[in-house]
Amino acid sequence: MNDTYEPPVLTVDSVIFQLLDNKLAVLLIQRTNEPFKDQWALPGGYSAAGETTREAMARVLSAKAGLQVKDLRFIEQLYTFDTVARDPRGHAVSVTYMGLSINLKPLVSENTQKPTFFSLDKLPELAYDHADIVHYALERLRSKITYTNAVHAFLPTSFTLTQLQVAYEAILGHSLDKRNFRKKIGATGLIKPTEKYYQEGAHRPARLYRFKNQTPQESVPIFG
Amino acid sequence: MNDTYEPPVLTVDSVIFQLLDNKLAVLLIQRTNEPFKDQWALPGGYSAAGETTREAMARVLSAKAGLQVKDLRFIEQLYTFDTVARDPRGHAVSVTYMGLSINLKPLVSENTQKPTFFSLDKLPELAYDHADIVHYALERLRSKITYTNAVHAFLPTSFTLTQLQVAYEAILGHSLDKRNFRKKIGATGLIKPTEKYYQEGAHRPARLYRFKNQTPQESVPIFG
DNA sequence: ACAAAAGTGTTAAGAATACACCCATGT
DNA sequence: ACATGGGTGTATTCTTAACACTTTTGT
Repeated sequence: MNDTYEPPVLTVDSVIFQLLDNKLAVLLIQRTNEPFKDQWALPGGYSAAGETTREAMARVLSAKAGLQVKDLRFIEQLYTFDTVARDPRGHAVSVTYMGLSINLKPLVSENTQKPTFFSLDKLPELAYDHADIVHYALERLRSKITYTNAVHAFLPTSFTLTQLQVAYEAILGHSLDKRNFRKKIGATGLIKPTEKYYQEGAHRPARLYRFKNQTPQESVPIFG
Repeated sequence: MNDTYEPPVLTVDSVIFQLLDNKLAVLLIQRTNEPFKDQWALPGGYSAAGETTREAMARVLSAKAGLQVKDLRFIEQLYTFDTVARDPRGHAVSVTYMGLSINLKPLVSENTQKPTFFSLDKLPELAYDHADIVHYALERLRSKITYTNAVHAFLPTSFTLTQLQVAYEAILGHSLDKRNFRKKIGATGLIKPTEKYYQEGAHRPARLYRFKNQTPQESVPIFG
């Protein structure tokens, strides 16, 4: 390495998913500056020397969306994009992350950039190559929930089997057979029944279940 | 973004695999500078502004190992590591790539850094967190060959079914049943028979096959 | 004729799919 | 009593896994 070394600009972009109204939704902010001024985009920003890209992601999420990274129940690095010229000053490299959680309430104020969760089937046009990044994240998520306990991030600590199935269906984008679903989810050993029931409406109460682990766990493949 | 922005140091590291002597082997170089002077490491180096990380990878491979990236038959980005302090000057971010090919001959000269292919079961101690990176790459490779045509990168354009099976076994690290292997590989539709045979030794000649596509293709999962 | 690798099919077990009725509750 | 979502089992098809002998060639 010589003394004239100039590193490229490094940025981070986050794809934050949660379920809203039984649909998968992604967090977007509205840009306040050029390029793509006023367009919707993933929350992202610069990563500086002396912080990890995860730390940069935390800082950016807090600044642009008023969300704390500690409220995310699953975080995973996705991919590093470096083909798009995102900054007029030249070549930029963007490390992307996927975050999953429940009950996220982005803070809309004059300090943030109109952070809003959009249902995946009603996405606005996105800045940069962010539509590609969302697509990539969705593929990863779909694949991830078929061999890990990653859905746990979308559900309360205890939940009914119907809630769990609805979560899978929202993410996978198609419906599942109730009996086969219960058979397979039981076979994974990822969840356990509790002694509690959830009563709502004029019908039989539903047994509540929990995930045995909140930390990432592998399992046998489930649900094509 | 303000004027005091300082990007972190950006590096690339490559995990280059090929089969040698029916075993999976990885390319290492011997470091000539501190830190980890004289230790074996993955070929890596700085990525500068104005080049993509792929271009940086090509430059570094050529400089340190005398290999041309156009001779790689499969390249894929793996993961971006940014937790290891690899440079005394501070925090560094490393984008890693996996490359696969056949008949790679690294150039050992005074300009390169003793580039050598090591069988995976005889790896020396590696600098930095490079053992982790190799392990990560191996997992990715094992998974990749079970649902894509990625093995094609390790084989000549036409090959026998036994050669193909030996390649799978070398990568997966365990042996496979010959009849079941042929049944499954046939079912993927990834390969097609040619009219040629390969004669070697005092036994029945083996039919030669080709991959239908050299470009990345998905298929049904094969070979646990 | 023998040695050496190529080639080929069947059976059994397990996994995936399709499918319909009874249960517990509130009104 | 009825409406609503919760809960359960079986039969069929498909997939996987285990396993051994015949074929073609060179010497």
